[in-house]
Amino acid sequence: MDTTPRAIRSVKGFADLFEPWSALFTRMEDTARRVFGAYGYRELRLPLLEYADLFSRAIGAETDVVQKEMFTFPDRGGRLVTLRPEATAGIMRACIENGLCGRESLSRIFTCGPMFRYERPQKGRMRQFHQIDCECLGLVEPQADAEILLMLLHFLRELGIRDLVLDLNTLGCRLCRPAYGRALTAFLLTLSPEDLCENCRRRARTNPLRVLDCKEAACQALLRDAPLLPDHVCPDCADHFAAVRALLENQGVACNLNPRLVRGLDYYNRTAFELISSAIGAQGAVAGGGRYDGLLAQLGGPDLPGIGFACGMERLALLMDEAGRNRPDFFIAAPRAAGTALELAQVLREAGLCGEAAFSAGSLKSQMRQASRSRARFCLILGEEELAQGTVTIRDMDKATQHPLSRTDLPAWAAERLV
RNA sequence: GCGGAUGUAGCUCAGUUGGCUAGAGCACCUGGUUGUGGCCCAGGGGGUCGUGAGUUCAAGCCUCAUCAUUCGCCCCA
Repeated sequence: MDTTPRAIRSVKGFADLFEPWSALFTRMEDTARRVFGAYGYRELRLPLLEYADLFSRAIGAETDVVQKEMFTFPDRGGRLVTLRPEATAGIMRACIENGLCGRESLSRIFTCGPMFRYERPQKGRMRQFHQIDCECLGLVEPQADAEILLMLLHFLRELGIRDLVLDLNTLGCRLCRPAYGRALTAFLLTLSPEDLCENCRRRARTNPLRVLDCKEAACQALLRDAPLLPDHVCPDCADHFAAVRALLENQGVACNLNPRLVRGLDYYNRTAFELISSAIGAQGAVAGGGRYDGLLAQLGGPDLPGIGFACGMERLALLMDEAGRNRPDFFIAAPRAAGTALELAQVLREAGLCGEAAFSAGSLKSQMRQASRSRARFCLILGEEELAQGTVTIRDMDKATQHPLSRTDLPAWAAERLV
């Protein structure tokens, strides 16, 4: 009987993010704090776990996310809790609970961290994934829509990400969308069901709006004359949409008016947008968001409007250049003097340099190889002679020159390197 | 939830119609040379071929199952 323990593995869809991922994530978060901070956004750190009904109420009980993608389970007290599948609902809850959205106040908030959805993993889609999320509460004005989009584009520019397409649409409001839904359904009934693809036949009943963005060429041909949202929204929504477009155009933002853009979360209305990359596989939506007037009230808060977006950090990372790793200042090779190597390394670090010392047994040659691999600028050599004389040999790894140095002079040497 | 592909060394992969001790490159270790690292040379360690069963004289290769990974669909960031 084999008693060898099997190696334990990570949970499916949950990834370990080593470098370069971790470094790219840090850069994204730092950039977010700086750029969003310039627009008045404050950071909020949210819990990962919420009561399950927050999401069914906010996202919509009929959505795919709520129906089949949430990690929901009873806690030890028997209450249903959910690992958050998105951030907006939690931000709304936090603002209401802490009185941050009083009638006259305006809140601009961002957060970042892991989200959880039980989906089949593929490129650009993990079960634990990470988002940066911004929400602006309290402004109905189209300037708010334009500003948050400008901020998002600013942020991406700072990360060096270009060549994204901005899709823009209006989804109407709670007053005009039902009428549009009826018009679309009526149109779909005029088509013969056999001509639509299997997915669309189902969607025509369950979620007619979704039929609009089917990728099948045959379906798209049939839908050429379908009623479209921008032509059917109420005058208020139409004015709002026109104003947003004009503001973006004034700022030189090119966008692709996509009357078939629909979003899968029920709380969106009016402005909806997506930023899409064609360079990272099938899951090309890098950021998405829109307006959600009415959501706060629906969750028991004040009747304030809101607009926000989320961007997927893994997907952004796929578009970023890997940051070159910082080159260490030193490496200490000390084949028979690990203890001294440790001491000297501490001296150098406290003087402000970075680097490492070889502790493991190994020939000078193999430790020099390590020094070379570490890409350190200088190798400090502690061989037999140096140990006997209380010195250290400092070798410039690029120029292949070296000179001896008294150990007591190390702090001064380190200080020179800092300049 | 549905479909396709793939699991052979730490990594990237070869492995012909099943046939002796399973290979390469890179990486790693030891040594030589270089004034103590990079280049070069010599040597070396490391794989129960994802797992389990079946067919066969013989399975890395064929069959079935199972697990895992991956790319798509769906949906979303």
